[in-house]
Amino acid sequence: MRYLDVAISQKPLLLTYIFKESAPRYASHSGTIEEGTLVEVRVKNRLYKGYVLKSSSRVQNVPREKKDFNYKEIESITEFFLPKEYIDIAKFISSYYFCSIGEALGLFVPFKKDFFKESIPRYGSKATYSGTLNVNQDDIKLSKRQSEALNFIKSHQTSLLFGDTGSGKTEIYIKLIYEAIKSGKSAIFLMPEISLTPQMEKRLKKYFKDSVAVWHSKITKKKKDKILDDIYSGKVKIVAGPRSALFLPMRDLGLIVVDEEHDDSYKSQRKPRYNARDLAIYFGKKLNCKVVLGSATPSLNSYVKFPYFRLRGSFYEGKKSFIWDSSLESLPQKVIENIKEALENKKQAIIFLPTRANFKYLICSDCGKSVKCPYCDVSMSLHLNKRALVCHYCNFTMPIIKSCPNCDSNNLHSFRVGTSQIVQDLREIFKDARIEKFDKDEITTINKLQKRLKDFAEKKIDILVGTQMLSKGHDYPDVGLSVILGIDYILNMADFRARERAVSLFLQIAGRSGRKDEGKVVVQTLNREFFERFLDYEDFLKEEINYRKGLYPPFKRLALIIFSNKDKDRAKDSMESMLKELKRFEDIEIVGFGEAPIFKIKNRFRYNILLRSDSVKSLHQAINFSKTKFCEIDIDPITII
DNA sequence: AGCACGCCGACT
DNA sequence: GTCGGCGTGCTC
Repeated sequence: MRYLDVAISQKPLLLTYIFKESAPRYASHSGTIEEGTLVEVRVKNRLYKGYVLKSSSRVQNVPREKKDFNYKEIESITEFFLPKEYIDIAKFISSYYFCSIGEALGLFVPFKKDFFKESIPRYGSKATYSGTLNVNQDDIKLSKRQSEALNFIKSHQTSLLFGDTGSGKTEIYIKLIYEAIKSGKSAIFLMPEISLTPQMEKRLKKYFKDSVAVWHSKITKKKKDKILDDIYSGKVKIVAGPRSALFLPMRDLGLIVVDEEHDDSYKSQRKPRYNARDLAIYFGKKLNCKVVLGSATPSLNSYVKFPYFRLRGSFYEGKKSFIWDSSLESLPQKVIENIKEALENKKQAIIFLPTRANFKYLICSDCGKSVKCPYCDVSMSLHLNKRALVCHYCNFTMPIIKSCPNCDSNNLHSFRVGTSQIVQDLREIFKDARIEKFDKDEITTINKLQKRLKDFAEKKIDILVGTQMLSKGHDYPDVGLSVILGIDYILNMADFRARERAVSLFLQIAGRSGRKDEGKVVVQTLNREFFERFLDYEDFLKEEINYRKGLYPPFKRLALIIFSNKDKDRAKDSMESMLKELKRFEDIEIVGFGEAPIFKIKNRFRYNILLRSDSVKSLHQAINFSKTKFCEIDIDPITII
């Protein structure tokens, strides 16, 4: 009889079960259960899946008084498992990001045992892929500079491909994947969002046919099972997708590509709050595979930490003219003039602004208060097409009110224009132009996204107005004008990465225009000198190093402790008691504490503590000894909300 | 995490 | 008197 420590997948439970080798129900089994095996167990009479972490003839780590505990038997043994290296990665995730081992293991899709082998094949054993690879290496043509980049990447375990928009990063990725596959290995291609998968899928399929599969949370169960079958059989050797694709059971992983590595979407904002880009780097070390981070505007973090290769822009880059506008109008005259010119020249335009809806605020001119969500500490956004006020944090919706809820005056005015309003205003001005919206409200499915991008590519749309979604690496073949509005809101956010986010966004959107011939960029900002200095992103990175040194990542490590509770005092008390404990640790610094920037979300009151240290180990130690109730820990936070 | 048990406030 | 709020503890 064996005692098995089983971590329940996706649950904070680690329980002990027994396994009787001789029991008839396991007759088909070899008689032992190896660590890493996925088993089914009963918890309170319900079936759960869990991984065997330890198998022993004696009970482990159980207090004396529990010695006679009536352990349950394992329900069944599955044909799935996680290799030891992956169990170790899960243990790392659980300790690094403060989640249970079960929650960390639950991120992974298990491997399947080989029917023809008796024992679990060790990770790293020679691959037995059967499918043929339908690709001709001659199809992948690289320029001299691209070849140099390729060789640079090949000579480093982890490296950064700092490649401007249109510099041909994707061809390099394809070449790297090709070489990994040729040597019998598999590859993972990460991108920040589901919305980017269709375009990349098309490009990858052109070379790798059905050896490549796209994986994300919106794929149907049936399709997922098919893809997994193909991964298990070795037919699929390349998977592409957002964060979750990192956790697929790829045998003999040879390469991880992290495209658009600067993107905030790589950081999960739910428990476990991992960063898929950082984990990819960790995977690379533990699984001994190559990792390539790619971006036109790399994170300062990666720029400082990894050897990088700079791939300059294509031939047409540089033929860009910038027009600066310091007006505070929602639709500056210079913008209208340039759109007019673009339309006359049959050129397409994209217009970025960081705000959805018609207006972000409804403010009373008499008492000065804005109309707030009853459940959150934020203003209600005005959505005219929905005829409603909507909270962008909890989705609470109410009719548009005519009088101030605070002082009953009828003097309500809207402020801070959003995408819907810009679309409406432009349609008034340019009656014949085809103007569409490109934001979270409009683009709710991948189909709608593909349709809109297709229409834009086929020139059925003249002007596309959108939020951050516009900047995310979609291919717009023939844009002659990029308009950037409201970028100062992003630059002025109280966050150590506000500058990085603003400059990167600015260059990403500016980079969308003029890919075929000369392009114009109109920027509304009161910080012209700031943005103008950083037309080459590397100039920004070099300067930002000085600003962050001794204060912020990557030179210091941060941990954000978020306390949240319906009861204001409970959240506050919990924060205060943890604060008291934390003060005992000399190798960490309490940067700040108190009410969170958004004090109430979904009727829960929020308090924060921000910690800083030279080493992440010190942060871990201090938190482990100080942790109190109602708190969630965010290691390496990317935004301090 | 979920779920049960148990202890204090407002009401059919 | 109960109903239900959520605080605590247990799951093997």
